[in-house]
Amino acid sequence: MEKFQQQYILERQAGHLLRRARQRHSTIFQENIGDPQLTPLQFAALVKLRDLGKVSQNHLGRLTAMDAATMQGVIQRLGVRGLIARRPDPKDRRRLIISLSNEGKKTISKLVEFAKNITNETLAPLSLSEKNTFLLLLAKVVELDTSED
Amino acid sequence: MEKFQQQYILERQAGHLLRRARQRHSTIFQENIGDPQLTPLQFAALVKLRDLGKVSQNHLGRLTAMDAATMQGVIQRLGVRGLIARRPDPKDRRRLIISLSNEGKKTISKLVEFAKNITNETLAPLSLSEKNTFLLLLAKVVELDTSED
DNA sequence: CAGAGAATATTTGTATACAAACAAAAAATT
DNA sequence: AATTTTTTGTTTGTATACAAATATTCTCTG
Repeated sequence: MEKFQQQYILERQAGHLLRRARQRHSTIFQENIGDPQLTPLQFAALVKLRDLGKVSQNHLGRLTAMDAATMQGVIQRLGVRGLIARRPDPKDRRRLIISLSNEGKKTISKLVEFAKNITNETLAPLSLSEKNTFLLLLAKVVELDTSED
Repeated sequence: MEKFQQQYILERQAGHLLRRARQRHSTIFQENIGDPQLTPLQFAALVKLRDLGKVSQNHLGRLTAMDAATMQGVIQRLGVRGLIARRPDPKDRRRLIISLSNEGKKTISKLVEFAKNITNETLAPLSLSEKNTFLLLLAKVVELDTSED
């Protein structure tokens, strides 16, 4: 009497599927964002800066789910492109306060319009109600991170 | 009479959520796979080699959704660790045939047992039926790639 | 207030990710 | 058969991703 051996199929694993879904999104993002230089992470940082005005670099990293080292690179490249301004915080000399430059403001308000369709395109294989379900479950998968650990 | 301005909320975008979900998976993978050196991509390559025996490097890349340059690096590192063997294909001298070494076979059959729980852990915030729905929709999002373009 | 501990930003090193350019070899076309 | 096209693998360059180590500054505790 043998036990059924549970098989391991790569194509059914969450990690593999999430990776492929992100590849799909990445391609669609690049095709639709309207600025070939701008990456998803750089765009995310600009969006958050638009929403909040001024934020410290590390804090911006937490808001966009980037660790300090990754954030450093993203801010560096956005700075080179002149889309953001960086100034030391007088009240806390460890901190670097990041904000949008005027060009950054113009850029993000223009690109957000292109960005609005990208989620929809990424999920195009799904029906409208499936898209909603999917986004809900996806949010649930990542949202509970704070309550654990 | 103004039109309602559709807002853009980073936390509701598929790309951002997919990225965070993959971070979550990555952490859980690393904690559970039982081999601190082995990455998700390296593991995926080993699984496919276990399933198929011998495959050319590029073909393995297609099966695991890695482009040629990424595959090259992964194979390189698996080779250094002695988990795979590489030999030129006599019938097609462009091709490099990849297969598991004996140690690779031992490694993958041991690690697969640890891997079986990782998808479940990654989706732990979801109920059982939600997990099934989520995996189904996620597969649907990426599966249709072949029919488009 | 002094010392311990925590937070901020930077740097280094390794591993994806992928575009682009390349050389070699095979396949398709004329 | 000769030319063109495609496929395979490598290399280079840029951009995430993140662990780990470091310097500076702030906060907390005794």
